[in-house]
Amino acid sequence: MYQRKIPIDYDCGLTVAMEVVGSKWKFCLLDEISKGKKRPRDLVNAVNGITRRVLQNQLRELELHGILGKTVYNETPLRVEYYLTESGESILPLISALDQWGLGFASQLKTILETETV
Amino acid sequence: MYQRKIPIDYDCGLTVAMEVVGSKWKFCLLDEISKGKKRPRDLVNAVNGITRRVLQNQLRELELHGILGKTVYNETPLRVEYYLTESGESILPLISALDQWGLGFASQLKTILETETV
DNA sequence: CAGGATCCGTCCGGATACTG
DNA sequence: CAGTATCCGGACGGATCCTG
Repeated sequence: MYQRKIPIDYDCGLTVAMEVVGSKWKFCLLDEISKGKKRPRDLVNAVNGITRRVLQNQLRELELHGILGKTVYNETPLRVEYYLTESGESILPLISALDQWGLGFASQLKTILETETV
Repeated sequence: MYQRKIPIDYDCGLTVAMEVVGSKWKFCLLDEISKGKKRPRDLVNAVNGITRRVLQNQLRELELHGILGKTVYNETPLRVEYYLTESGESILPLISALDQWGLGFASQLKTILETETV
């Protein structure tokens, strides 16, 4: 499994938070799953640009960290659904806030990037 | 410069937010700089584990995105100070919230990781 | 369909050296 | 001290195949 070079500083909330959700995809995934249980296939379709492999990794980490839970239905074809744990639910306000902030910042970012890139 | 495989969806706040602060280090850096103008050297010392090269990259991106500004003093040795722009200031509440959440989650994460890894 | 394993190219990041 | 450029090894991620 992934081996950290540096032990986590549990006294630094930001460090802890980054360890758990510090990735480009995780906020988006949690946002999607917050709308209702989701199958991996759904998530690949819903999240713009993520691949199955990366999705798998992100889901595994989120599950390991106790943010997500999953239900496995013994059907064929196999069906698996991911849902937010209590800890997962507790991040939702942050995601919502981040989303709001992003919307407010969008126009400024757009201007900057379009100007700079030429 | 960095070339995105997929164009940014400016209508998705989360995507925008992740584009700007979606990195393991940026929240920590902004948190530090929020305490007062900081020189690169200070930041390397303050942020646990970051190297000069990576710091340089992160600072450049944050500056490009209009989150940070810098002042260059014409002295020798050269002195440069980074500070938060208005946009940068507007993220502070989110960082604070994330920090709080992380502190609350720390004990749980600690338990999980210590149990799992063996 | 979910998810793990493998192969393999790419990119990231550490080390180092150089400039202003 | 700040910042850029170069070299280079290792980690990450895409493609693919296989199993339950």
